[in-house]
Amino acid sequence: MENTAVNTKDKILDISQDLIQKRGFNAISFQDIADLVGIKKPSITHHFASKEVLGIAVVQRYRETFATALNRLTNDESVSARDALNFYFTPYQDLGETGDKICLCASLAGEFMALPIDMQKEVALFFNDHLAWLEEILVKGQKLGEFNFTEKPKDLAHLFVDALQGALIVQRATQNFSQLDRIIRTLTVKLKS
Amino acid sequence: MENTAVNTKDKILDISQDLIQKRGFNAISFQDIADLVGIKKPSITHHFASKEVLGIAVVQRYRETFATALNRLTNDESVSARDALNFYFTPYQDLGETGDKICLCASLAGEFMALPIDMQKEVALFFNDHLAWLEEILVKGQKLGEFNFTEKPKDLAHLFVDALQGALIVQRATQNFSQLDRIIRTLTVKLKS
DNA sequence: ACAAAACTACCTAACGTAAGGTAGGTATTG
DNA sequence: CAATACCTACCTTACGTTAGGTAGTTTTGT
Repeated sequence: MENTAVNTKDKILDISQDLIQKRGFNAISFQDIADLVGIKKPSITHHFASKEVLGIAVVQRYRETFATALNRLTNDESVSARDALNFYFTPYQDLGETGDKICLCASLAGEFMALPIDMQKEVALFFNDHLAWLEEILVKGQKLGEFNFTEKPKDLAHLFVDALQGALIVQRATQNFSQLDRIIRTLTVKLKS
Repeated sequence: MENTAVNTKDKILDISQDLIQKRGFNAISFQDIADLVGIKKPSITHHFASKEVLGIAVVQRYRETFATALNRLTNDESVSARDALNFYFTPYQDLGETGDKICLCASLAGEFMALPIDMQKEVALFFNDHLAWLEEILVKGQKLGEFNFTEKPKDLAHLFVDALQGALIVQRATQNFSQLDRIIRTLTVKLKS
């Protein structure tokens, strides 16, 4: 999904996303991006009119990639709720293994008030997408007898998103890289049927 | 604890902390701080030699304020584990009610890789302090029969910190301000004895 | 007791650097 | 030959920081 871009525009998107996940939106510059892409700074504006436009494109693509993947899981009748949930964890686990990256939208949410409004909107949509999807999966799993829990599905969905996002942030800061796996185990144990 | 500073140095610390909690460290400038304090930009360097030094002072004070308050709770025999835990939630609830502020260290952890090393160290200490304190309180509460849970205390401590920090971040982005209360309820229900 | 010295808390002015962005030119390619 | 994908050169603005100065207060020496 990354570093496989063939054209410059996608390379810019990939590298921008990578840098934001590491350092945040306000701490990166066109110069940083250009250096890594292998072009000169003003060439970025040829593909993206402004930093804000680039930022919006990065979040939009990120959100839509997730939305597509998650929708595919809910529409596929052959995928169990438990499998869908396990699949949901994999991007977080991949991020955890990098050691220096967190979820793009968590990074942006950390500097939320310093973001252009259109980026804020995309970040909000991302979280709402995930909350709604998780709630749906939990309800489905409960109905089919795959999960057994007493909490309200919406409450559990919030717990999942908040704990996963928080775990990535905290584990990067503390350099204790067993935290995400620990959280995933703690969360899933509650669903034992 | 805030806006009550009498001298300029503390005012700078207060306002810097407030701005970082809203916008992050890299998105604020000496100009922003000076305007709110009511002094000129270069006067800040009279009190803090550089932006890095100021940043370190802000996190250090934040971390120590928490450490002192938390240690007082564990040392006071008359405070039950449940009361101590409820007291632990209040700063998060206060932040949640602002609508535009998150935990200082969550904000800094979001842009962790773009932070001076000495600030990184302080942020790491903050989270480790909290994880250790929570684990201690959970063990104590379990021993005294106040709490009843099956998870390992360390696992629950991680869940608490990650979920609380995550909740503040996500709820500010989604503008759904019932999320923190929801998480606190979901977390504490698990401790029913 | 009191003047000299030193320190504190600001100020104005300006520096060098880097930011995002613009203008206009030059290859390359369908 | 026109569009695309870059480039060089440059602009404006803002950044953190430095230099040097000025009041007012505090400390010190005699």
